Amino acid sequence: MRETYEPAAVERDAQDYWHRHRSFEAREDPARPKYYCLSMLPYPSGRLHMGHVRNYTIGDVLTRYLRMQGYNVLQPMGWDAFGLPAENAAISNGVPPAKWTRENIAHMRAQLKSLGFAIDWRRELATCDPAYYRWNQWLFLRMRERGLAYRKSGIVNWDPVDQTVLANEQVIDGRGWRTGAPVEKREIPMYYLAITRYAGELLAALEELPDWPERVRVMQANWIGRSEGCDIAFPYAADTVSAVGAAGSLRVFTTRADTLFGVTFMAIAAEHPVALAAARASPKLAAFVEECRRGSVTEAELATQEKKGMPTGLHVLHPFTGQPLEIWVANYVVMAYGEGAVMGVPAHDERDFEFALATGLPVVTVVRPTSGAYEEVRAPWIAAYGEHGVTVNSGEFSGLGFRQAVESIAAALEMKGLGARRVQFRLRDWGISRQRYWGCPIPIIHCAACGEVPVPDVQLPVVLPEDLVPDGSGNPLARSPAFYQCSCPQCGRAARRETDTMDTFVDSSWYFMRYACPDQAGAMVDERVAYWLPVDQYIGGIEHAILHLLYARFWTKVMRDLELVKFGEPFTRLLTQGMVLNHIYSYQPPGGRKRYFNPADVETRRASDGSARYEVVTSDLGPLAVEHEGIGKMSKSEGNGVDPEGLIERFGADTARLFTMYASPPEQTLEWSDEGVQGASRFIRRLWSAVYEQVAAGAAPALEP
RNA sequence: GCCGGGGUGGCGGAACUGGUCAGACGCGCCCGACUUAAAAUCGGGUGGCCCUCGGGCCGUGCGGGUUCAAGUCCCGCCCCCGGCACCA
Repeated sequence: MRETYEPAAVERDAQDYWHRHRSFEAREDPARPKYYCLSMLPYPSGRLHMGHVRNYTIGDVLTRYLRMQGYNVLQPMGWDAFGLPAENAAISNGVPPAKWTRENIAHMRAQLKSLGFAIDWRRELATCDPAYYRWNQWLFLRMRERGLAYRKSGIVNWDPVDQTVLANEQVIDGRGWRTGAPVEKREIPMYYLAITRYAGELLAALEELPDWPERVRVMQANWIGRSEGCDIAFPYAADTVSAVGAAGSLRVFTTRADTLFGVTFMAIAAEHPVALAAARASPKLAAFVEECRRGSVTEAELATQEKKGMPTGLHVLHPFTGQPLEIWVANYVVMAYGEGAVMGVPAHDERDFEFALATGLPVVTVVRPTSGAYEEVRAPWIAAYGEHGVTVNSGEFSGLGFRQAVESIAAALEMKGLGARRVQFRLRDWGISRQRYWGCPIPIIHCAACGEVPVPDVQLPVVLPEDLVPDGSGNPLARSPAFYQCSCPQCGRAARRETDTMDTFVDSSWYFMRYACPDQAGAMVDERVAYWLPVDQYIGGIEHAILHLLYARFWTKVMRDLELVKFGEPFTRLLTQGMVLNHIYSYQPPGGRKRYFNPADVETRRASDGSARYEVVTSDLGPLAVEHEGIGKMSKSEGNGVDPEGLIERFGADTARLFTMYASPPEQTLEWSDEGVQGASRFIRRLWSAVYEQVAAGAAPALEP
């Protein structure tokens, strides 16, 4: 029997015991209340960081507490194993992403095990395993059968030098990360999932999630962005009819149909068909459309760029007055929202106002603007008529309040067949195609004769070859005949397999269901899912507040409608844990590049007045006085991370776990403190001393959790 | 730019739906006790400025406002963090 506390030995013994006794293996047991405690699965980046330790410790504490309360608790773990970092590692080291990923998983699994979490490791899964991702493919095909998955063109970042599609993250200041070449937009065919069909339900069901943080629900509601408005068709004038080659109308969506008589121009996106038609006739316009193609596709970039536009010389007719309105191509109009066209009402919309000012277009208003400030136009208007005002100079619709004006105008448009009231969502359909290697293959075959043909279910999974090495210039699958050469399942002739892979958010949209039945070879889910799901407590970072959580909610609703599961919301309670912070110390050599030093290497010297100096005693430059920059998120770039492995070796997992739990409430940021770690360590030591005393006195030690 | 969160002593952070006197609690610092000494521990003090030692004035990112009363409500702005649909 030991009499001094040696964390490594104690923890090894305990973990062995738990392993031998299968202490954390969860089995379906209708007699006991179940509890599904889930932490967001990690990306296998290589090493655990403190954020992981904190996340999983929170889940583990809850798991063990509820076990002791008599709940049948499931706490699983898995790996979000597809994604860009593996390709980046391949580019720099020449190692296949599969090898790199699996090695990382092995290392991180060992690190996680050393923390002694009450995880049922039998259920472990990695999203890059064909046994998992075949069901991504299977459900995709089911969605496609119902029109929930479809193909249309989408716009991506294009590196003209590497001839490759770039992720937004790979665009630095409008240039490709590897080539430095100015990024362009390019239109390519992609697969989409029709999440917008569920927009109304995704929004309404937020009300049924009282145990989600309010801010997450607000962010999701704003993201879905329901707005009530009106479709309005502006019939093409003769010039537009001849340019487009057919009669028709320019459709817009607006929430302010009441301002229809203040329209002074029409603005369309550069990718709009009318813009492309007009550009064919005008080299100047073609150049402008080309200019709009420069830069990345992110909303942040589109929203912050200077408003620019150019007239097409084409016109549409006002639906009531018949007055011609010129169509402009404008860089602030987004093709992806609404109809890719807006009616320009400078007096009632700040962006239209700025655009009109920049281009010299007229502003129809009661006040002549002189200063260029929108407030100058808006303020007297609101003062006179209130926020939404009263219609003036609007023909038969003059003198109406907002609601009444919209209703009357919409009714009149409907009579003319030129519009109707409609609900529009900001949410867009989910584009899942990625022109990348390390992801789940999209199970489609392109046949010259039959077109797009789904891979038959019996041929699933379409297995991703694991020996390719991406080099940064395009998708290696598209250069691998062994992968793309195939025969058409319908006509048997030679065909080409789709080489795009799925967005990794697909992988994480349902993994929590598969934990319930990881060994099920014949189906995506089975009756065990009905026992464990929905997840009772989900724990993860706030950075997933919108995309991951919204996609998982959508995917679950689709599975419900396919009668695969009976619930519509996957996560009953949500906890967003705070970040782990540490001090940031830097040294700025004269004329040199700023360097960061890890707080563990910094000594604090306090003067009698309480002021402090900070010093790195042993650096490669000798003793250095460093500057304290404050406290920030642990990050590689600021060199202020704490490696969990070293911490566990020195103090043991219990100290690491105790410190991360007691130093701050789970939702709040956690500030690293070596004194705090020492304190936690002392506490654990005292605890074990007491245990040893009991054992010495003849009591049996309790290792059952 | 848009959406969400935040900004309070040297530091982490309290303060219910506007209501005693902002700064609980903790850390740090200062003074004292114990000690040969130090650490540990215990007791006291600790927002800033001024002071005739009674107290006075200022103070919750900045500038306005509402109110008998504002950290809290309203208007405008600044800064930091997360997200903005191809990072995960």
